[in-house]
Amino acid sequence: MITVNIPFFNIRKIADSGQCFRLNRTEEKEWTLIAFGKVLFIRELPDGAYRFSCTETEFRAVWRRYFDLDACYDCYAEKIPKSDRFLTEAAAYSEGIRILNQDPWETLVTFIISQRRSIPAIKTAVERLSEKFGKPVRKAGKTFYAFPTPAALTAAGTEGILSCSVGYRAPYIYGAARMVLSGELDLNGMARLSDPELLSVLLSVRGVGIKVANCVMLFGFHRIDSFPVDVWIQRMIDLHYNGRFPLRRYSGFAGIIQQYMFFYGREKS
DNA sequence: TGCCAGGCTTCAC
DNA sequence: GTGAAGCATGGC
Repeated sequence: MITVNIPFFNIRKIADSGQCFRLNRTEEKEWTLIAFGKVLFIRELPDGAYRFSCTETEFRAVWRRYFDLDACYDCYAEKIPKSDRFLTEAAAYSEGIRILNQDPWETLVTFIISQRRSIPAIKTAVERLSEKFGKPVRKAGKTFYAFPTPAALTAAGTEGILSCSVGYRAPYIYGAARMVLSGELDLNGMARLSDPELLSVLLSVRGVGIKVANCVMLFGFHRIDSFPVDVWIQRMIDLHYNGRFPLRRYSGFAGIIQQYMFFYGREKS
């Protein structure tokens, strides 16, 4: 157990920001996260402090990067012109959200599942996949399940994957698992590609279009210039920018702006 | 019960 | 190159 005081960090907002599907509130002030085959309990304490159920070594080695704690998030909001009232409000409302460094494989599959589904439905499917094909992890007397590996999902086959309520996306997930297992899709090597190269490789996966590819870039490869446009973002752009968003103004960190728009837009609707 | 969900592929034209 | 149809299934 370690207690940390973290500025510009709000676990409630991160959990509800739609970028990850295995960070869930389990009590009034407690969240449970399953990532990288580990289980982490996060308790919110008074005055912006948090208690994490891990050693300091694990926190430094795994979670510090996962939660992007070395980045300066107050710097981003400063770059929004005050004349843009919508975005200024969105950024203020979203203070505490960080762009997570998630596992690229898990991000790829979960965002393939995300197409044309609500966030609760995505979470259900991800849990079913994990419970059925993921490795069990014991923590605090309970059993949790790691996200299944490409090998496990290849072994599961399209039929096995289909039994986890992923619908027509089952062959997409199976295909992606096979691509990774065969080495055709080298997720480790892809980390070295430029943004346009990475986008192009992701688009070569069947079932991955421009929106999902941008989500994988942003949430799985930490390419914070990626700007996924889904129905919510398009709605915000139509509503507040007459259909044309000044994307170039936020070059270099557009993904963070996108996340503020998504979170604020959804919570205020 | 019916509608919608962090879209993508396929097929006309 | 552009636009529209079709898609499986859970949650509200």
